[in-house]
Amino acid sequence: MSNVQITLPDGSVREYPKGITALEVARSIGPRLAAEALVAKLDGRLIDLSAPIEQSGPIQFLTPGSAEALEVYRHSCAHLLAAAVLELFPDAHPGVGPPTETGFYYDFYREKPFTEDDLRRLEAKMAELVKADVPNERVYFSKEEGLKLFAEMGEFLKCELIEEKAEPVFSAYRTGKFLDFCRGPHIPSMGRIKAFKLLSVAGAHWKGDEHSYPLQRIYGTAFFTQEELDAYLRQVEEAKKRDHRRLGKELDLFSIQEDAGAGLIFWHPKGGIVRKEIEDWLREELLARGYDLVFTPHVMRLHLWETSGHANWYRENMFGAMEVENDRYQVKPMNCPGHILIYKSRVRSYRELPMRLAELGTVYRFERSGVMHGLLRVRGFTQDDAHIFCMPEQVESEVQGCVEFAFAVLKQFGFDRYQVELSARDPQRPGDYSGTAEEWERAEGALMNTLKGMDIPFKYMPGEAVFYGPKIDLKLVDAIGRPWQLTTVQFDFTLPRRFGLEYIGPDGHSHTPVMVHRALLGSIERFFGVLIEHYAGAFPLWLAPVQAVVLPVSEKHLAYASEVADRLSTAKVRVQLDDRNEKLNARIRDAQLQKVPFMLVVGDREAASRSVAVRRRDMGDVGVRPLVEVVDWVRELIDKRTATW
RNA sequence: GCUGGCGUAGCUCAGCUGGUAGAGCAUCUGAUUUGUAAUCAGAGGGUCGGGGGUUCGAAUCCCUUCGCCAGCUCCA
Repeated sequence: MSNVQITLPDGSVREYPKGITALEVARSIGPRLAAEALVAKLDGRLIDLSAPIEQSGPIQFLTPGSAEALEVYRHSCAHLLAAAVLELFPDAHPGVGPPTETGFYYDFYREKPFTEDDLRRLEAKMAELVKADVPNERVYFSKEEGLKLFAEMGEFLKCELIEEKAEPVFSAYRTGKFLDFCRGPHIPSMGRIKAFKLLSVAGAHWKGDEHSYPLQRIYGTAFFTQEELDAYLRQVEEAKKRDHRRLGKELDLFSIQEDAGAGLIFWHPKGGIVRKEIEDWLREELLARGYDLVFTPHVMRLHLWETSGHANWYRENMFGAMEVENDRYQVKPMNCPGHILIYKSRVRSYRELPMRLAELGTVYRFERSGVMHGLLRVRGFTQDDAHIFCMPEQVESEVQGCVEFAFAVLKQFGFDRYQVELSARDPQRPGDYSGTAEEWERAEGALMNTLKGMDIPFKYMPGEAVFYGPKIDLKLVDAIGRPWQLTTVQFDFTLPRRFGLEYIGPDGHSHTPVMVHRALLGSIERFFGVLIEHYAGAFPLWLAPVQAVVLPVSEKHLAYASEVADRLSTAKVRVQLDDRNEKLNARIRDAQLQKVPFMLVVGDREAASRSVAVRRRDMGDVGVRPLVEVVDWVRELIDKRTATW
């Protein structure tokens, strides 16, 4: 019998008889490792602990704490769920059940919907299976044999999968009554699962195809310890508290009204102020970075959208055209044609390029009912849009300028983490794109060079490009770690040609310019929603709708309090005087709940010394300071526009 | 659009198997004159999302429509 040479993580090499299982190798290293290991990694490939080792290579044992082990663990937990479902609901047919970033799910076909109550029963059944330490047993079938078996069990979804994906001999895992067509690996037995919870049930479609079987998806999560699970559940709670829809109501920032229609935003005075501050900052930056500000109509003749191609490519997302004097007009879903018309309004020289036309352009897009979500997915929104018309040789530096601008946005609003994606065309489906292969290659190359030149790590996403050109997307990561896609920089060689754009080059001949579409905040609405959640409603001073509230201790101090408020107001501080007939405590509480940065308390002592007692929303009482000093101090802080306070 | 859940006062919610609505907060009025996270009392406020139906009778049952929530799909 031949041997295999196994390299341990410490670099030492041991020899074992061929066919030894990973678990036995672990045992030979130490009983504790064998007890803790969940799965093994041989030569970079994850394998079951029970898997026989047939060839030499480096081995590693993954124990609780490892991210890869957690994925396997959750995948096994999905199987545990399926096993419990088959015990309690024999009429359910399993679909697929993978781990996800935060847990796992399993899809089932079943006539009757699962209820909250069913989830609790399933959890109890799962706990039972964990307690019984039910093993996960790997078995092999030939394709025909397996198909026959799953067909006999009535698992028509599994049969479809096997039909499509199975190798001639495929693996399956058995957990109690549940048998799954599955590549694995899995943890050895369910007794290893320490903490899990079923979270929700929601609809899904078989293979993501909305015309296919409707399935019910049970979501759950699992962690190595109860503490980690509890921490996760707390984090979910925290995210709920930050929900911009809830905070938008509580802080009176915006509303969405059934009377007006879904996906349409009403900015209330307090939200309006935040928006104004954001826009002011943005316009200053745009001008400083060589953009020109333009305004274009909201409704334009439909034929423009035919020229641009939107009427064809984008029809499903456009509001219906309206009939006007024997012509048809279209509410704009995009700003590009408007900016193009400005470019086209006269002959352009290469000396004018790059021409950067920026507009806070409000667009309307028809989103399918059911996809709207607060401020984050709406039917009417304002893009901080710009179109850069330039010569081909200017593209890289323009794209770089956009990316640098995007980083300035991140910094200004206190986001310190981000992810970058480069979306390219899908080489399998050349027909989905407009433009020639050479143009695409050149454009993708330009974007990639720019990112590489700037030393920015990015993810390459083939098949994610839009029809008219490749793009760079920048996702920012908020205060509690969630990514949001806002910034997009898109290359376009289609529209300039469709609209016949030209510029006169140094050679005296006309050439076609290149166009770059870019939005940094994406849409003001979505950005506002992200910002609300990022700051949990506690906007930094420069953005805060109310920056200071003056609180007279009693009616006696009203005169001095209004003087304090006037002084601040004159210094253009957004200040409110809370002279309601309430206890000081109650008014402090209200200001605190409204997340007002400064609470200025004035009573006898302050009136006598012309000072104010300063309370900060984040630090509480910070002591008494002279009024004049406080006015200057607050004003200065506002002007700094710092991202965190 | 699809699957499931939901829609009761400005807000958050209660209202068992059908018998024409209730709490807390908010609002208003009065008392209280307040020193760093909720003073007390009284009052007003709802055609129970809209429309249709079943019934002697509907917030409650059925149909339909609009909207919201979770997810799917989609997201230029």
